[in-house]
Amino acid sequence: MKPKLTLKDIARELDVSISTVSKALKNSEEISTDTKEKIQAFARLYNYKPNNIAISLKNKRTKNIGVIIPDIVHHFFTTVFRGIEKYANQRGYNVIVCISDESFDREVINMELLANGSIDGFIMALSAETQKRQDFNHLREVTEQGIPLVLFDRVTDQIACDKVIIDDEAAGRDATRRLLESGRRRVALFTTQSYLNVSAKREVGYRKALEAAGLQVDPELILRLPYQYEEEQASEAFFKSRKFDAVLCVNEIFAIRGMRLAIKLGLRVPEDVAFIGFTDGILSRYSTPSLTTVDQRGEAMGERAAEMLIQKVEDRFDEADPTQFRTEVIPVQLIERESAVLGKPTKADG
Amino acid sequence: MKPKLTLKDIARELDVSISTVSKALKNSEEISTDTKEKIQAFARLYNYKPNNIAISLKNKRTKNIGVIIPDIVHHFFTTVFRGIEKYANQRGYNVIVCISDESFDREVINMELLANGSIDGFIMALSAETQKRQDFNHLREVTEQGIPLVLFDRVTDQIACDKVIIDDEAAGRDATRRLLESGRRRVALFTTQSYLNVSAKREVGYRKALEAAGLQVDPELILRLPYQYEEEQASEAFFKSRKFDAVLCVNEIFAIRGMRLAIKLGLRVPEDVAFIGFTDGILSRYSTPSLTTVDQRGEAMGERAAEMLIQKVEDRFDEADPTQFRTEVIPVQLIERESAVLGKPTKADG
DNA sequence: TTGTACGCGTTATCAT
DNA sequence: ATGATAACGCGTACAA
Repeated sequence: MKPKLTLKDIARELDVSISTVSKALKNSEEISTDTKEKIQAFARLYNYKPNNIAISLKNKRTKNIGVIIPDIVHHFFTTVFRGIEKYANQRGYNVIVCISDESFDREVINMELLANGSIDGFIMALSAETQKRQDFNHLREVTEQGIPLVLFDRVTDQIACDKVIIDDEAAGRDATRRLLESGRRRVALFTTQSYLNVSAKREVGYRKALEAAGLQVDPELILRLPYQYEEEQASEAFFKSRKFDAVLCVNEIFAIRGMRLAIKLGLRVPEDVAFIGFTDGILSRYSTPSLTTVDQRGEAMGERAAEMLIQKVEDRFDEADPTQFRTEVIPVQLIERESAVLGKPTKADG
Repeated sequence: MKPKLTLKDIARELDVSISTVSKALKNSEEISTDTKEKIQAFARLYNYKPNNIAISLKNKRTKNIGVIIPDIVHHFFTTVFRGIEKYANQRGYNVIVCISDESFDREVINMELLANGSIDGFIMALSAETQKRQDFNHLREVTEQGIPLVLFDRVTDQIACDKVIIDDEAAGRDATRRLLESGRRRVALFTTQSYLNVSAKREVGYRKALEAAGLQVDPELILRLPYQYEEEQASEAFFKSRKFDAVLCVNEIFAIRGMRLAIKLGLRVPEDVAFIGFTDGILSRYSTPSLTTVDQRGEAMGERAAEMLIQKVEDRFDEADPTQFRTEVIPVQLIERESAVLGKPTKADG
């Protein structure tokens, strides 16, 4: 077991000073060709690699970025994470992930831990609990320290920082409109019970689309489910007591479970009921029937978030002026598959 | 924008020495109650938090663990990651993830980068390319430096380190046996083309089960697909030219796609063809019909791997003797759903 | 009870 | 061309 070689080790072996070694390894002009070659050869031979931690301490930058997400099993976050990791890695940054598990406390603890020097900046999506309590002090503390922060998907107006989102309202509206245009008349909504920004916005879009088509919003057609629901009673009762010919679901799992239940109850998809979901995950692609869905462009969001963050990090390092904060809207895309057959869109929305 | 407070700052403000501050904040007996209270109050007021990097440098331990996985979109790795993160976090460790994307080079680069002080130990599953080339020098280098390493799922005999695996051969054998016991006679195998250890072992199990039942292995019934295949021609041809009443698939996606195709070709699942897959992901649970599958216990594997790693890390830190390496076999579980109806198992295998 | 000095590994500045 | 010194932030053995 050979411990890591340090500059000091090399200096001792070669009987020169530490700073000579340091300079030689950076090919400094100050050092004679002879000694440089000798030192470099030795370093190569024994596979010298500088210690990241020491460099971090010296430079006050870690080349790590902290990612805090509510959940990794949800496919959407996985793809965002993939986008972040891909871009960051390409730029020489590593990614430290913490999963808040939708818990406010875990979000705060992890954030404070990482903020103490472990990372150069944060990328995060707020936990459900955080959105519920509307308590953003931990974010504020971090930004006040000058640590760059990029929020994605689950964001808040309360914090001034870069943001990457999709236009959830427009996406909800367009999906609903497309259902109406394809001849559906009673469109139900399966959404979450809770305080998720994104769900709320999609619901607004849903309502607007109905109103724009001159239809009443029937509260009876809105089903609010627990975020991670497992039993099917609520939805089964819903199916049996209401008539509708289409469903907009705020996520993929609600859609898949809905379809499954519909089929079990003897309905045909999409003939009797059409389904549109959110999140283009593996479930959407591989389900039977496959799911027509709003692609949230997770990987693109992740890449863009990482790009924005790294730019801020390097600006700060180069003492560039703190350019203003931007909110980037990633265009979504409706992917048509089997669960809802749509015509061509009649008009483009913004 | 207020930069982080350091011990030095506090010392200056309170006109004491740095070490007094340091000791006071650790409640050392050496310091008078007066000064301790004064210093602690000040630190609390201005929210002093020690700098992780400085502590890492001093202690030669980072409280970070490096995780290198081939892919995060594959649900199995996601769940393992979740298990790792959960346990590590609980023990006060953070997780740095790198995705090798099945590439040997990316695996090597990331590993070397992290090995230079950024982490206290590694948890990883080998990339497909690494398994193909059978080149493990990067792993050897790391273990020779005394950095603890735990391999999971995709492991190799070539490296002496802790390992966490499932018994893939037994799992393949048992699944096949159960199909045979339920009356199936011609069991096909959908496996990967390549050099994945796990696929190979599952195939061995498949063969043994057939032989144990006195059946010939028919090479015609083995379909080898590219790892991330997207077209369905190969499998469609396979379906049309062969007769079989059951399929064992080495992963979830192969199974889902296979079922989909079978249904498209007019077969009933499970009546005409039964399917068993590997990996109990969301696809298995939510597909129609839902998939009977071998649960690889990803989260359990992750937790166990993290536990083994952290133990080695702390042993090393406490200069405990390097206890021998262990290979832990996580018991798998056959989850029966709709795609294959099995009877009770007749005998337990080891 | 408090402070000084040193070390962790590196780099940058200033002497020699 | 080379080396000594200080600094990054912290902890600790030792000195006062």
